[in-house]
Amino acid sequence: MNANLPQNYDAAQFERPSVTVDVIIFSLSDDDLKVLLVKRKNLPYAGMWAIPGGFIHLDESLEEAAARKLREETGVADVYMEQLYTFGAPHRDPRTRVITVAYFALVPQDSISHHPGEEATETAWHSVYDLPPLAFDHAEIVEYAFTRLRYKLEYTAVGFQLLPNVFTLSDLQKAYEIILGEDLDKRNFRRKILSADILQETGERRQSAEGRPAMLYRYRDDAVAEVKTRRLFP
Amino acid sequence: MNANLPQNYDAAQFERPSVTVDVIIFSLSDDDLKVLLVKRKNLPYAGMWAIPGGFIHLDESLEEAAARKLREETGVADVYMEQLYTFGAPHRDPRTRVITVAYFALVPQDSISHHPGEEATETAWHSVYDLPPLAFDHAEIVEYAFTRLRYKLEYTAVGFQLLPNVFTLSDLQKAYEIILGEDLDKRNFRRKILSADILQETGERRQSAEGRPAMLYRYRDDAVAEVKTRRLFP
DNA sequence: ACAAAAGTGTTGAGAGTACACCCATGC
DNA sequence: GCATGGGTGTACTCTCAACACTTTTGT
Repeated sequence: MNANLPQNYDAAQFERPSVTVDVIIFSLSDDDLKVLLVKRKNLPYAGMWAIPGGFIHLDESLEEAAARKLREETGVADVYMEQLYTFGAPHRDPRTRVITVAYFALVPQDSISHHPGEEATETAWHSVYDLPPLAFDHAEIVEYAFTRLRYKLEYTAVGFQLLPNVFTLSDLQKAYEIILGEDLDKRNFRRKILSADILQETGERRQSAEGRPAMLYRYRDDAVAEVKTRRLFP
Repeated sequence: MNANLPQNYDAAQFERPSVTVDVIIFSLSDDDLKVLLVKRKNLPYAGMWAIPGGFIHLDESLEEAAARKLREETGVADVYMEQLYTFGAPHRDPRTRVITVAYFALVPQDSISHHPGEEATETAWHSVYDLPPLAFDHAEIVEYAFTRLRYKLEYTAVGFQLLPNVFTLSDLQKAYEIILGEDLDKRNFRRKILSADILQETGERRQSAEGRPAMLYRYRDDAVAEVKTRRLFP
């Protein structure tokens, strides 16, 4: 890029697009995968739901901007977040050229301190399986994020990021089933997750309302969360 | 993002970063994986090598901007290209805030019409295994692109994109070996690539200087280039 | 006939997949 | 003692990975 900047770059007044970050915030609740949305107050798309986001400050990195947005909306820091994709179709915002760098975050429901309604802007969790119409190209962005999440779930151990610090294997399996949208075999699931060597027993058990108490596990943060892909070439 | 735009958005003069696209252009030649670099004429980093790139026009999409850059540098259109990542550390360009959306492209050597030296700017192919010092954070960007290319190669059939229209299985294996940096077993390679059902025989053979003539293949563009990943969960 | 590259099969090991019953607890 | 969820093992199949020789051509 910069190779072609003219020497008198600062003088040259290029027309610049606006740049925002949008953060797709996933969480699990009520046996469902939810996305945090905010209700727009202003035109365009006033009254419609949208992904939380905002302008990048000139002195912060993209990651910092995304983390700031996440904190503003949920009060949460230090959760799993990764850059998703950058969307920049010329008229995705009808007012002016806006390029948005999308991130997605996985937030354990129990870590959320800052619940919808505490802000001036109305926010709410919506099931990814039943989304309202979204402003701008946000439906496409959420779709993309959901696809990526599913894909990642299949070959990394990122699913823990949606659970509390300690959890049972049934909790974990449930999380995977909700996100992947299919039932998994309990024995195979357990064998595989345990042999992946990414969990450690806490030694505690959790007594639920009924049934046998379940062993509690914790994610080993020194664990390697990736699994080998099936290589096309040997 | 836009949810938080004030109504008087156009009036509000937000400070905007500059946005560029950078294109990491890979090609195979001389049994090596090469990247196209341009020599900077201006400060900063004058005389250093950099990834080709430039500003996004306000009326073109990110993909169009990347494709335009690719065309300007190589004369090539219609090759494999995908968005890589967006780099936006506050001071990656010492002059001002520049956010760059990086793409990478795979260009068959024989399709390049516009060779280095035909332009005002000096361009050259450099081995990814022996890169000169690069301007800005471009070393990091190339590294990231190379990692992604290797990774993609392992679970998709993207390697064809670096070869001419027709090629032999030995050509293809060689390409994989160059990029992955390891030798592959000929029998396993052939079995796997043929059983993936992504090639079709042309019926022609190619006679090289010596040895038995090799069958020529073509990539089936109706093929599904993805291979199942080894799922973490059954 | 020989040099050079193309082409071809088998086997043992490990992972994937499908499948059904006993266990610990609260009520 | 029964309802509820937790926890366990085995057999078959398929894929992976390692390995060496024959075939076709030009000189």
